[in-house]
Amino acid sequence: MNIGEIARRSGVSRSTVSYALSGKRSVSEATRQRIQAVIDELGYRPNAAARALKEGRTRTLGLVVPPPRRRLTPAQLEFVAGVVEATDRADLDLLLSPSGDDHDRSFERIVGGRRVDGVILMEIRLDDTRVRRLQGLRLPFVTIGRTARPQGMSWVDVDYAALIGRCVDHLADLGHRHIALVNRSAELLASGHGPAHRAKEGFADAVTRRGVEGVEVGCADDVAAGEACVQGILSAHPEVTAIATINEAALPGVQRALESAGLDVPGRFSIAGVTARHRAEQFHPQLTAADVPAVDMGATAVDFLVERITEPDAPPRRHLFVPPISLRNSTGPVPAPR
Amino acid sequence: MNIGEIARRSGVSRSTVSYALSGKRSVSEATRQRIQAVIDELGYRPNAAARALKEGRTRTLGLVVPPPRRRLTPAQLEFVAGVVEATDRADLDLLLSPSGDDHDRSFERIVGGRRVDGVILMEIRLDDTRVRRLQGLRLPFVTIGRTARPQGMSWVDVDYAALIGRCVDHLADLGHRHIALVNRSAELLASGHGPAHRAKEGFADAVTRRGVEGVEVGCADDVAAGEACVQGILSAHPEVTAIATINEAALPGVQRALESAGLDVPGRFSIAGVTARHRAEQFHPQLTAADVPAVDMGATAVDFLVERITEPDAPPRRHLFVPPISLRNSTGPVPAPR
DNA sequence: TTGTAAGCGTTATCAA
DNA sequence: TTGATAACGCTTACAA
Repeated sequence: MNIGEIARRSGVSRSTVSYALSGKRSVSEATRQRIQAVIDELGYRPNAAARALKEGRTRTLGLVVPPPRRRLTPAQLEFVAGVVEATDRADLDLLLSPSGDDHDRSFERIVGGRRVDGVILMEIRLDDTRVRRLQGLRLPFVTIGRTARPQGMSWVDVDYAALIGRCVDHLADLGHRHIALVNRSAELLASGHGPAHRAKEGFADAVTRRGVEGVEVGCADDVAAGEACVQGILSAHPEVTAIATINEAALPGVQRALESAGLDVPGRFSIAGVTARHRAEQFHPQLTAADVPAVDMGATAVDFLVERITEPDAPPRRHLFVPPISLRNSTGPVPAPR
Repeated sequence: MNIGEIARRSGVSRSTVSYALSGKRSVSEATRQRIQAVIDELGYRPNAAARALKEGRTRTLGLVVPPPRRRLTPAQLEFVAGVVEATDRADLDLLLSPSGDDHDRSFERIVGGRRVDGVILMEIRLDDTRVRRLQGLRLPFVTIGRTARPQGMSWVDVDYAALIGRCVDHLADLGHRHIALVNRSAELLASGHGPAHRAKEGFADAVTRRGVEGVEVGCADDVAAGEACVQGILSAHPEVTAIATINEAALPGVQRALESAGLDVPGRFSIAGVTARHRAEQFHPQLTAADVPAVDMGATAVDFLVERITEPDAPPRRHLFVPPISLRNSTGPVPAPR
């Protein structure tokens, strides 16, 4: 079933069928209807590969996701959801590439084989080899998160530094003088993970600015690590009365550790963070947090990417999201010292 | 950058380059190395669209997912993860199509435009229009879940009827005589949702077989519905001492309702279900449940699909998973009547 | 208003 | 061992 067959059965040339479909040339109403009838009868749809070959574009976007072996965080899931929806709204298709490190086969296939018109990258390192590869190929791309030198690229990101600063401000305003930062893991930090670095910096700045004591601890992205991490803080730094965190995956463990230590939240201990709304609401009690607008961010990334594809010479676009902190029930005044 | 350019620079014909790459014809070691050097230098990769056009296959699978507007359940997420990983292992690409209902634009693009060599469908209805469309197109597909008449098709599924039966058995063995089934929503049931139907049937069978009282209630896929649903059961049927459920998304609400009713689990109330392991372990106390092996199921679906693509005449494959019930801490002997 | 034909980048057949 | 060439299905410039 191809365009030639449709042409034959409608008694016209292939170009007329093509033009009837695209509307790029006027076709008499009579023949247009005849062609349409044949198309409907046979259920014809143009072959995407042939069209891509001829037009030099695939009408497809690529989304590079972290390998799903290790469960994605709620915010990551919402990035994906936002990208999926926005791509669909733009009538484009979406190719998924699970690629953690560089030189991933699937990444190379998609990107080198020109299977997509542009790529959305998430989980960006401060120095990211995939970014450099894409720049070398001159393939349009947008990052969710940003490198250390994001000039000249299109990206969306959350201002982790500012948000962690606001968490510290909020806690300090409530009288807390000893605050711990539960960051992402030390490995991630060492590998140049942007949010981990920027949270660390924002925390250090805020702590000096407010003249309070800060402890920063790394924590892997899982429940057990969260529990162990908080236990560690409580025993090594018993003076700490509040936590600020960007580690979504650890939150259930954090909660568990606080519960088993018998520390009532927010009566005896406070916690504030940066996380997807869903996670904040699942926390017990509900978590005071800056809600990462991840669905919006995914959709915005798609918008930016479409713009880079259709107008390669337009200046790059960027958006740094700074969502407000939603006051919920996990923060309260510092308890009177015993 | 195309094969002609590589040929020119290597001083050979395009066919020689093609054969050097595919190995389908012997090429002298000397020229092979010369060609490879040029390829490496220029970073050439064959254009996927041209290859797809010529070969008549895309090396791409399609995965039709429920629109992510409404958060996917843990089991659905694990299906996707399993499919993503297995597709990657098979060196194939994966095109994502968010399509709930029929006549979805993205579904039609992927399937009608022959963008994929085969399709994996999830959230199957007992009578599913997408399945019929795929059969009409003679496009290979595999379903996660199955229709009312799954003969002649390849599928993987979980035996919800049997598993809910086992939950009832387990609860009845513990002395419970009044058991409620928290099913998926009435709308889903009405629309012919397989698991909802099969859970309902399995529950009805088991309840008669064991001579206990059964109450079946529909419940939407969210926390609030779960809470309301359990409150309804407790007030309308105060004699109920145990719940069996397949509704993952409602579980946090179920837990909340039980807690606020002051019903200790498993001391005063028991609950068993069918859900992803992750969800079972998140429940408090950890949930006695048949753990849906969703990652395996996704991977198996990919295996079946690849087989249907490469050997269209081989008999269809199917696998009905019946995972054992993992005894955790949410079920106990029926409490003595007050 | 419509038709003819070139060309997109591959692979594979037929010749040499 | 290698090269020339047709063909995959489409879009579009050029003719009529």
